[in-house]
Amino acid sequence: MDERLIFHVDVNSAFLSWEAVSSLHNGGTLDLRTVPSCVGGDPKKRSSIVAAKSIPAKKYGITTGEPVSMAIRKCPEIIVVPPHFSLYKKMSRAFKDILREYTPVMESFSIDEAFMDMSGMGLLYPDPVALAHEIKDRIKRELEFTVNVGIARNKLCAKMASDFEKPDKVHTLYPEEIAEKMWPLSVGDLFGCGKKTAEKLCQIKICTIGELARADEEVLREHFGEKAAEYLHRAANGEDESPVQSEVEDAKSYGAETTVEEDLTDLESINRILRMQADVVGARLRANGVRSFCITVSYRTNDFKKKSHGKKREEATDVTEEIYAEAVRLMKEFWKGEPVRLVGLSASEIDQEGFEQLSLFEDPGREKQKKLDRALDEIRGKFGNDSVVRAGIGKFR
DNA sequence: CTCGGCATCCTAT
DNA sequence: CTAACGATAGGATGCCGAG
Repeated sequence: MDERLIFHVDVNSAFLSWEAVSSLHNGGTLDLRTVPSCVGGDPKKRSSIVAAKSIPAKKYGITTGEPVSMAIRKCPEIIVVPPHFSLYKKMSRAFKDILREYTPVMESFSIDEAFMDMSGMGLLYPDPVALAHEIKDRIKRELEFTVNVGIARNKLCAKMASDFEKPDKVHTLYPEEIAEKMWPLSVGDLFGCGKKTAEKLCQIKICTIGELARADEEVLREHFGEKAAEYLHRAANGEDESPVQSEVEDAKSYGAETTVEEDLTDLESINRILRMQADVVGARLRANGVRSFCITVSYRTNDFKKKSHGKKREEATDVTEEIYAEAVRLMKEFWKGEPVRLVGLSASEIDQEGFEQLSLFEDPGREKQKKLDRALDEIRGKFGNDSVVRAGIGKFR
């Protein structure tokens, strides 16, 4: 039996929904989801962006990732609430705990998204759509926020399906529905086709996913290279064999970047940032029992160009001091003296050897801790570091 | 020619 | 008036030099 059944579950406006639930629980009377609102940082800071928005806010043309100051321009009455990461962590865990009750094969794709492999459960759950409704409604009943569920024969189509109409909906995207439901969409709606690729495709008159599905693979190869061409063509046809992976994979790099409020113009200031970043990165390496063979520093100039400079090491390290020393050295030989708005440090070429075996039968809580770290990384990945937390304009709590 | 090292680009949440 | 804009990670690609 090779036919799979995959669900993708996506929390609607996750951070904002979670703030709304929390606020109501804390005695608030206004449901943030019913008014123009967003989660974001201090609008006076240049690095403050919209992390999540309500549906009414969307009607004002406010988009995720745009500066909070711009959102206020579009809608002066908008309520901006600061993010609360620990809250999101709790909500995310409760959400995924429910999903795990329905299948052991659940992949945590991000803080607010998960894949479920429901293959071969026809005896237990004969009707996938009814089951998806049950899961969705149970989350709404018990956790008080809504989700979308996408149902398909693979992860790609399940993910595409969950992105159809929102909120609080169940959609299917079975093979026989691909032409009708997916092909009319513009190429930019295809998972994996970002802004640049969509623009290039449009230029060569491939504007819809359907046109991409029937495009000449040779032409695609010329424009996008072998891998991207194959991916795009297969994806447009709804083809994807990637498995739902319930284990958390080991990270391939650990990094930190900081956007500063005022441009940095001297090496001492830049080094102060690197010092803090080396601390964080080193701690994370040690917490995961791994070492890095390659330290890379980077910086962003005022024209928004980012440059990076790294070097392979003779020996892997997890020592803060060594990481810092290496970073300072690299930055010194690399920085040309331009004003800098962002500084980054990353550790890659991760060496897993040495400590891994011990942990297998030593510390049973280790795997849990790792998962927690990954969850934290996901949160950071979605909305920056805690500098933004402190920047809140404090309408709530 | 292939491979490793390095820098940059693109995409995702 | 416009443009304004984060943090983190993974993968692909192109270039260059060594063997």
